[in-house]
Amino acid sequence: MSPTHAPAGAARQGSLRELNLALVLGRIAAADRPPSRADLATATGLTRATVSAVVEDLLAGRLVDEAEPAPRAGAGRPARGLVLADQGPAGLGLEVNVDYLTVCVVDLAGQVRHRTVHRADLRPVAPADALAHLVELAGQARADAARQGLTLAGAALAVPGLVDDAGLVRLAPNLGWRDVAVPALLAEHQALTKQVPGVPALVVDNEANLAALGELHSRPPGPASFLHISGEVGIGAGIVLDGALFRGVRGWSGEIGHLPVNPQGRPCRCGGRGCLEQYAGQEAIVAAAGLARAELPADTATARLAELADAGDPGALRALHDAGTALGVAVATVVNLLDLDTVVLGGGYAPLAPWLCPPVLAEIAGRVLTAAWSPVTVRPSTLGPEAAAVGAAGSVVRHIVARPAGWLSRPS
Amino acid sequence: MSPTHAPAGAARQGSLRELNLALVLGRIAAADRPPSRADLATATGLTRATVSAVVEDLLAGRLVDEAEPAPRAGAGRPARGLVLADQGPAGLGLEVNVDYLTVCVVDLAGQVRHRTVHRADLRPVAPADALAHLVELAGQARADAARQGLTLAGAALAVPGLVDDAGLVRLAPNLGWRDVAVPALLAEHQALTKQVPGVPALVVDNEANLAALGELHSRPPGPASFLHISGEVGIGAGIVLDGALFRGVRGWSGEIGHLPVNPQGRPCRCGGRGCLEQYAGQEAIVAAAGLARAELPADTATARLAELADAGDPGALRALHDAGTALGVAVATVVNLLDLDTVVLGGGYAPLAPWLCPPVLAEIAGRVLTAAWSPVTVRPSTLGPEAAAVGAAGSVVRHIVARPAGWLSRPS
DNA sequence: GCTATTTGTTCAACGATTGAATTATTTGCC
DNA sequence: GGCAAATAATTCAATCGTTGAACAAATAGC
Repeated sequence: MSPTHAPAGAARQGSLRELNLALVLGRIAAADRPPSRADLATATGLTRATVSAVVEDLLAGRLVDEAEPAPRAGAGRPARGLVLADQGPAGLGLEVNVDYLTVCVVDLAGQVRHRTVHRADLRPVAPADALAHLVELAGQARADAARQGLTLAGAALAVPGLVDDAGLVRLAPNLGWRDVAVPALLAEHQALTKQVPGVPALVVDNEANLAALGELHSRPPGPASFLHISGEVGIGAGIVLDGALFRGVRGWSGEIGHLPVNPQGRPCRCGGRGCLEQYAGQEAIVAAAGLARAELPADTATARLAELADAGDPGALRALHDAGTALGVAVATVVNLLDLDTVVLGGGYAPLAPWLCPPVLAEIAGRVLTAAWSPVTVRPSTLGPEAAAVGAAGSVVRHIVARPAGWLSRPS
Repeated sequence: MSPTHAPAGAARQGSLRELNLALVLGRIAAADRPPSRADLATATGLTRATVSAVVEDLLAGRLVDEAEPAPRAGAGRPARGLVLADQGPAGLGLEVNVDYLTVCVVDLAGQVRHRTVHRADLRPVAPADALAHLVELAGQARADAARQGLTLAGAALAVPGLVDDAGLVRLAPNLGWRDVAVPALLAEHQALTKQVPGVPALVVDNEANLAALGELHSRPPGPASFLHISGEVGIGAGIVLDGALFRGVRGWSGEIGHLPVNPQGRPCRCGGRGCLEQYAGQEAIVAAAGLARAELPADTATARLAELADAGDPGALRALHDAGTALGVAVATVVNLLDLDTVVLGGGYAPLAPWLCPPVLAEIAGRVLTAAWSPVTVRPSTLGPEAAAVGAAGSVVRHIVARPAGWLSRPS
């Protein structure tokens, strides 16, 4: 109850307007119907006069539009609904993963306005070439966005690995990347890296983190605190606490793939023993189900597994049950530690959720002391496999919605 | 980097002053020498005029005093140093644990101004009687505080168990408490429960959480994010993230004692198997070292262990090494998950740290993927065994320092 | 066509910060 | 001892943003 909550900086007069711009815009973004100025006044506690002034700024800055077909009321002057501009700034989301490249554009309201998925095995491709291909796709996305009246304000890139503050990919084991300086490789592509005032520079982040952000901002909005597990070739987790992604001291939180599920178990290439990845990683499940990995392109492995399980194949069912149990041990650990009430299975786990959830819930019931008093929900992700790219793009527009003053005050 | 950070409420004009009061007071609290108004102006970015006005409010509210012996400078009018008032509001910290009761008083600056420890086995004592005894000690503490010119503004109680928002102790296994409604039992003691404006009502919280808060606010200040492990009869952890205690969705985070260290291992009374408590709990260590529990009062068990280990007793050394290894597995899990760079061993672990740290560090090195790039520090707590009570009292005064406007505007 | 009702805007007043000018107090130097 | 330089703190008019009340706009119901 007592977060020290050190005020970041001096509160000057302009801070008031900054705060209220964010407050009002946030309300508009969160509302499910276009609110009127009067609605906003009662919702925020501000005066109608203040709300009018703030909304005027937002309209002038093209972050908000007035919805022409006024929502009907009983009597009195009809209200004019306010909605997030659909011609305003948008975010560009990029993802490099083991077997695909994704580019997408998300507008202020969180709608996906453009999406490209390019399937290819990226492991044999040099990082620079992969990024060059991504830049090409981004160019098409930019053109498509412009056609729709959108301005790309910033971009974020999701990578299945550990990224430091400077955008250096320290290690992406399943992709075979090590110490790849993404910003340097993209330096020549001004369109991606040029610094726009009011928006963070090109953000490079872990795929699992950005997928969790995507889930957080999906409609209907997820809970304020949850664990999002991305079951790709590796297993990563994004931790959302109180509506904010928790990145850890260096940005490397969520390395759930190497939680010890069985400390004396199989050795893992990370150096530990009995890591979760050895029991619930995609390759481990596929192998346990008796499918030869060679005959299956990575992107169809989970689909094939789901098919087999659906048909009642005992090998697949057993493999999924065992994987779910291992996953459940790890999830129980996290829930014990962080007291979360929601766990989202994303990435490759989403289609397998019907078979993974029961054993995960069983382990939680047996291992979590507090589960008796309040239940833990385990559910599949609502976003598709492009969750990370959508989350990346969404993080850009969310930044603008959370701090509209920065965007409004840009020179332009 | 994009915490949605929804502004709590409307920013009215008064909010400016509230924010700046907190900003300036926070600076005064964090400074290591009494800063002048001019120092504060440059440090905060506010004008000297504003700082003067803000400081005037703080002086009038008796939260801050001018330090008479002005700190010397080169030339020019001498500055008047500002310090937290040592006659102002103070916090009362209470703790009920398995084998002691503690009461302490902490002033605005975080100094412990009163301390009482009453050793007794509380397990056979009814909760109401234990609390009655605590209230008696609190009365003495209040009198002592008054003698020193301090006003007790609020109180917090640490309990070794799970506490819900309403102060109901759902389960304190090692104390034998279940569903103890602390606020109801204390209702007649107005002095503890009366609501003071600007200060939270009597807070009841987990002992491990409050001990972590104590460590966070100790001098020199701890890091902004760390894990604090309280190794009492049970094992609890307090998780501090970005300078704030993370309590979880229901306030039950940090249940590290039941992390599975060996999923197929010894059954635990929690229902799981191979829980950390079975390998690194105080009773487990004592038993492994070959000490009969019966002949040792609980509070001397760790001291005796440290003695034996110091003397080179092979049984004690092996027991501590094994416990440290189990603890290391759990700590590695947490570090992988949250990417923390500091782990503090508190409670009964503090005196055993010389023998526990090496195996803990070894497990971290082997199991934490990112340990190679940046090291994890494991160190004993700087506070004594009363960390939880001090943290409890400190949480009260911290609340005032973080939101001085509430305290200043109380009717008085 | 009139009234009640609700929305949105206008405007004087107020509170808080700002920046410059002013006052206060000491050191250093002649 | 006296004077200039330097630093600290306060005073005051100006400015910015919010407030509250009054006012204008637009609709439903009678």
